[in-house]
Amino acid sequence: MPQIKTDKECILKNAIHLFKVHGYYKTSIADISKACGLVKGSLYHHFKGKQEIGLACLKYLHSHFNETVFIHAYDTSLTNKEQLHKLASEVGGCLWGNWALEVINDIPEFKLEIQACFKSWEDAIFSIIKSNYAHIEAREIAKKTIANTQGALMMMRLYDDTDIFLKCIKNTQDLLS
Amino acid sequence: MPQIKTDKECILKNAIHLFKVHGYYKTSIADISKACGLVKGSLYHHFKGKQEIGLACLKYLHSHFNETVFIHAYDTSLTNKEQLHKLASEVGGCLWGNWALEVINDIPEFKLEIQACFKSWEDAIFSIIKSNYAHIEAREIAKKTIANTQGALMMMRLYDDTDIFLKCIKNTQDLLS
Amino acid sequence: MPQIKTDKECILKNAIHLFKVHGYYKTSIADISKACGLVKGSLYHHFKGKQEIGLACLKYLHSHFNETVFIHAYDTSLTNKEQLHKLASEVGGCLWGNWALEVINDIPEFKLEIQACFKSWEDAIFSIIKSNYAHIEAREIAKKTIANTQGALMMMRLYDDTDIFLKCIKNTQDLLS
Amino acid sequence: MPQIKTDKECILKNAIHLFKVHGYYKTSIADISKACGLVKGSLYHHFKGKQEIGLACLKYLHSHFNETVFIHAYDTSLTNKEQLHKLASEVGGCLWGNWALEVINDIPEFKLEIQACFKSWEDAIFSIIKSNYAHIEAREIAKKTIANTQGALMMMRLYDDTDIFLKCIKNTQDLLS
DNA sequence: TATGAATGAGCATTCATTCAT
DNA sequence: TATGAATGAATGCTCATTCAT
Repeated sequence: MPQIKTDKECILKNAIHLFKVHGYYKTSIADISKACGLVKGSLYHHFKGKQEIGLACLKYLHSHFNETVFIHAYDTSLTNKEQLHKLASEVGGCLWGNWALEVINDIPEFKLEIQACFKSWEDAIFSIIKSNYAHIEAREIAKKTIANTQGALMMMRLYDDTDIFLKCIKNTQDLLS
Repeated sequence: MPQIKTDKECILKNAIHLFKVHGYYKTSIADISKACGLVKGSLYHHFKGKQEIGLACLKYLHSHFNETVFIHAYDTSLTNKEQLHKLASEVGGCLWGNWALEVINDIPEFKLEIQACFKSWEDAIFSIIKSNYAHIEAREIAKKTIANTQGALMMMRLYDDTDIFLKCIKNTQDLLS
Repeated sequence: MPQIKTDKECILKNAIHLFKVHGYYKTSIADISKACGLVKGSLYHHFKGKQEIGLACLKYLHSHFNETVFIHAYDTSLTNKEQLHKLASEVGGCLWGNWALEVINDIPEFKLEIQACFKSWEDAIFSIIKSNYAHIEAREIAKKTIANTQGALMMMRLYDDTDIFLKCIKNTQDLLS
Repeated sequence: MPQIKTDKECILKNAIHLFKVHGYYKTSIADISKACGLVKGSLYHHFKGKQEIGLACLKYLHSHFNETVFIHAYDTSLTNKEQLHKLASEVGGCLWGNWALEVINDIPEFKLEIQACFKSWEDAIFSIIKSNYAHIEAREIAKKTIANTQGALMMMRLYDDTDIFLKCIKNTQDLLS
């Protein structure tokens, strides 16, 4: 694996963490650089600018979730209930929701990528539950599940309490019972 | 009502609108002033600073929702179903969720006020449904309803589509059917 | 005269001096501010940005030359020779030539304004000599006179020697002898 | 001719072109490198820094003009008029004038080299016309010719019009008629 | 010789805040 | 109360230069 990829990945991981904690605007290039042990200007060897970093974070998270979470939905060695359980329990901590609301009206590229992330998520849920529901209903349930999960994540962060999120997961699992 | 109060209210209304569209950090004092037909420095005759404006917005919204929305929960001239319907259908457009995620780790005062807002909302729902559910269950349902609504609002903004929010309202109303 | 105009004029005078000595790119906003006894950011109360300052300098010089130098060309109390003498001897130190070459390919607005400056100059010379030459010839002579003067100013700066510029003035005056 | 010389020459040619179009400060090391198909840091194997590149450009142009243009002045197989014609018509596009004005007060080494360039040019003209004029007068005419040519080149660039430059060449040729 | 990551200084610009008028 | 000039810190970004590989 080339050095450059590791570096970019390191930057993205630090950036993602900072964006998650402080949001997009409150996280400065200097903050990200410092977290990487770099000087402000050095980041620009890896990314053209802040917006590119932000977009790269979203794409990184998207493919990361595709490869490590949503993939369970297509793992035929699991039962549908197991698939849904894995999906629900590993989806916490995504920052799409945050960004969805913070930059939604100012950076269209982010908006589109966030929509794409949610689409992958929705497709995964749909794939799991489609045999238990009518096509249209399954779609709507998938959408609603994501919305409910985002709401629960919001509350989890607001109250520093995982309880409501755990209950949400449980509700999701009940979709197949 | 004195002139000053109207001015403050005008400022808050403009600020709330801008915060809702662009978020807290992306909205500058200059933006708010301009929207009020004022000059940047003039805002400081009404508020000590940006943080005070932000907090005042939250408090303004809180009492506004208390007086015009949550109050329905205690209106004995309505049936429970009517109460719930009014509550659910008028709660759209609150910006607490946005702020919850954007400033949650940086401005504790905001966090507390946002929690207070949600508490009033929760109490209102609880009050409506408490006769239909066990005490603890009613609390949890109230919390979940708010979370789901926030998630639906997020999706509504992300997709510029009210559909999922309307479905969420419907689900809420079904709590009493 | 309002305070603001004096301020703007002061800034422009300082900026013009710095631009003349160090050129457009080598002169920073910080340099201009310091020369005005201001802090870097304060300049932005008076001008939107560096480019606006640059353009304002050109426009200021243009009207300044119009009012104090080119105007002699239309002063009927002077003979043509006197008009030409005044014009030629007071035109030194303009910085249009510098900018013409430095920013010509990068800032079109500057290019247009510089052309306008030269046009006013050309019109002034043309007005003075038009009775001594055929129309077309007078135009060409005016153009050539400006070009020669710019060349002489360049040499004056390069050699820190006014001699060649003085000789150029003399040549110009001979247009009417 | 060794590889290294070609490389240096290639770099200089690209640098000269960029300096001519965008000026010294607006042309970055990265721009020059990219034009050469190199990476920014690689240029430093050939030159110590930007200033050395700039000076090398001037020296390169100086010797280039010496060898291909000014040399005509000393070509005894040509008549004086032919010599002057060749000189005048091939001198376009030199960038000394640009730099003269842009860096004159900031980089003394450039100033000296530019003066040297003009001196070679002046000597060439002087050599051609010295038999037609008194010694001192010939010197002055040579100086003036260069100044006029620089002025004409400035106008040519400002108006994207070669007309005034062509007329200037014609005037120069008339020195010997 | 070539690369590309790293640096540190600098730049134009923004912004929340202050304050004299 | 309103203004608008001023401030100082911070922001995103550029650039010439260095250096290990």
